[in-house]
Amino acid sequence: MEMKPTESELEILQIIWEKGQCSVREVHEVLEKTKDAGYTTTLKLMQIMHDKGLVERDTTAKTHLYKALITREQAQNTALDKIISTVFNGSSSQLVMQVLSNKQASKEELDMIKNYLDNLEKNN
Amino acid sequence: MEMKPTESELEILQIIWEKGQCSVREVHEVLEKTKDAGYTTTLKLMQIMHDKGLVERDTTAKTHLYKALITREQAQNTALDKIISTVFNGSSSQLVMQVLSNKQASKEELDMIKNYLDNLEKNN
DNA sequence: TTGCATGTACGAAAAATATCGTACATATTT
DNA sequence: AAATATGTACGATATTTTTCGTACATGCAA
Repeated sequence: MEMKPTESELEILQIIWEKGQCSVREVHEVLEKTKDAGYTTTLKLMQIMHDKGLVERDTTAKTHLYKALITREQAQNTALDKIISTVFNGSSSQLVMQVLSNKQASKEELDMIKNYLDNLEKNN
Repeated sequence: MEMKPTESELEILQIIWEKGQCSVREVHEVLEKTKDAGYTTTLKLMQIMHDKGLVERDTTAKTHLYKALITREQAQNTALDKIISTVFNGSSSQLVMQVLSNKQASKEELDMIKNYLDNLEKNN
């Protein structure tokens, strides 16, 4: 199947990834802070995600508990592929430089990235 | 106003950015290769983009010519902001490393990036 | 000048997403 | 036990995005 999450579904997945497992209410409480939609909206969205196979749930207790069925890494790669092809014209290194120049990283982060690069080259 | 382009609008912008300026037919011919939709669909989409202020057009000739009103860089940053917040949990350096590890860059690209990093640090 | 080919305009339908109301079940409090 | 709080189910509606059909204008070739 392998369906790609919509924008709202990603917001929800984000929260589930964070907590590992959670109820609709927990998700909704986080969502509420930044978004203005009712509880049943979140519920319905999560039910749809279940139908699509994006999450699984434990229904033994009254309050169902949801877990993600796709990893954050998978979603990251899907999202990256999309923007690399739609706005970066296929160039991933272009993307990297754009991020580095615009999303000011701290010195520590830059060093971490440099280390990372060195290791990459060593192993090739 | 500052409206953000939809998915289809981005596909079109991509083509316009590439050519600098173009007619609906030109856009449609490129689009057709990867997508299955009629000419009037592309036309309508470009008219909507015009209404939204994403493009401007020269209507002096019979065949109108379209130009982008937002730059590729703007769209890149909007797209980056979105995925950094929805799937990378706010961490841009995480994104960079993910790209570096998964979207295999050539040695030349890696060097280019390293240089870039060095310059960044020098100027800070 | 008739008849294509190539254009635009634009309303309306279709499809995809998101939101909500209401019904109903089960805990928990008073 | 009755009232209240909390939960799921799910159809209906709203909104957004995409697609298409049809009308109509104009350039160009036969």
